[in-house]
Amino acid sequence: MSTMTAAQQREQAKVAYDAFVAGCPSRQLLDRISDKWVALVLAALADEGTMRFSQLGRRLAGVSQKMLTQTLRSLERDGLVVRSVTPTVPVTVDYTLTPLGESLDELMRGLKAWAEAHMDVVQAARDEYDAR
Amino acid sequence: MSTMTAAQQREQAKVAYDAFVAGCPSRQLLDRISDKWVALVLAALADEGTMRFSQLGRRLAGVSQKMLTQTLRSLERDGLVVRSVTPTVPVTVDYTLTPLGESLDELMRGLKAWAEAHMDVVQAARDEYDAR
DNA sequence: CGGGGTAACTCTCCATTGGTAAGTAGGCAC
DNA sequence: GTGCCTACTTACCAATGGAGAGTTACCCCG
Repeated sequence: MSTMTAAQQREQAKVAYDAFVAGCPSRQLLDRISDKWVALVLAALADEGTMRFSQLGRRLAGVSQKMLTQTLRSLERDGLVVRSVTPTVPVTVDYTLTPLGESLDELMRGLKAWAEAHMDVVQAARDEYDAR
Repeated sequence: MSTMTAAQQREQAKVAYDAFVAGCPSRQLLDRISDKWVALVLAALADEGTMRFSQLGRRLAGVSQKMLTQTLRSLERDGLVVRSVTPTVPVTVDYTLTPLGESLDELMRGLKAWAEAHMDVVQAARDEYDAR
C-alpha cells in the first residue's frame, strides 16, 4: 500500500514528535512556564525583591505548601531564583530572583499587560458564545 | 488574643485570595495560557494561517484528539480562533486566528525567543544543581 | 526538664485532569 | 450490504495537584 490512512499518518507523526520534543528548548521552556505558579512566584519576587517562604505563601495565597516548595525547587534548579538559608531560631529561608529570572519576568509583565488590555474583549466573546 | 499564629494568618490570606482571584483578569488569562496546548495551537495557526483539525493534530503530534477539540473549543469561546465548518463529503473543519489571537501570539513569540536565547544557561544551571 | 510555639517543609489521602482507545454520524466507494 | 473517511464523543485509567495533618529542630517560659 502506497497511501497511508489518517490513523497511520498520526502514528508516524507521533513517533517523530517523541524524538523531536526531547531536544527542543522552546518546548522545554514552555513546559516550565506553563505551570500556573511559576508566573506568580516570578511576579511576586519581582515586586518585593527578596521574600521568605511564608511571605510567598501568603502573597499567592491559593498555593498549597506542597506546590510552593515544588515550584521554588524547580526554579532554583533552573537558575531563576536563589534560595538562601539563615540558621536563625526557627530557620529562615529567603528567595530572590537571579538576573535570568528578572529577564523572564519582564516578558511575563508583557502578558499581564495584554491581559489587562484585552480581557474585556475576551469576556464579551465568552458571553456571546455562551448565549448562542 | 491580639496576635495571630502563622496558621491563622494563612487562613485569613486564603479568604482574601478567594475574593480576589474571582475577578482578577490577569489571573484568568494566566489560567488560560498556562495550558500547554494553547501556546502550541496559537503558534501553529500563526505559522500556517488556516489549518484543518487533522492538520493541527499532526503538527502538534503529541496531542490527543480529546485535548485538541477541548483546546480549540475554549480558544473559540474566548474569541482567539474562528471555527468554520464546510459540509463537504467527510465534513471539513477549518481553524484560523482572529486578530486578537494574532496579538497574543506575538507575545508568545517573545517567550520563544527568550527560550532560544537562554535555554543553554538554564541547562547549565540544571546540570550544576544536579551535580551537587 | 517538659510543654508550647515557630518556620519550612514532608506525607497521606482524595478529587480533578489528561491520555488511550474505542465508538459515533453521515456519506461515498466498492 | 461492508468498509473507510473526518471530526468528534465517550469510557476508563493513571498521573497530577490540593487539603490538611504530621515532622524536625530549636528556643523560651515556668
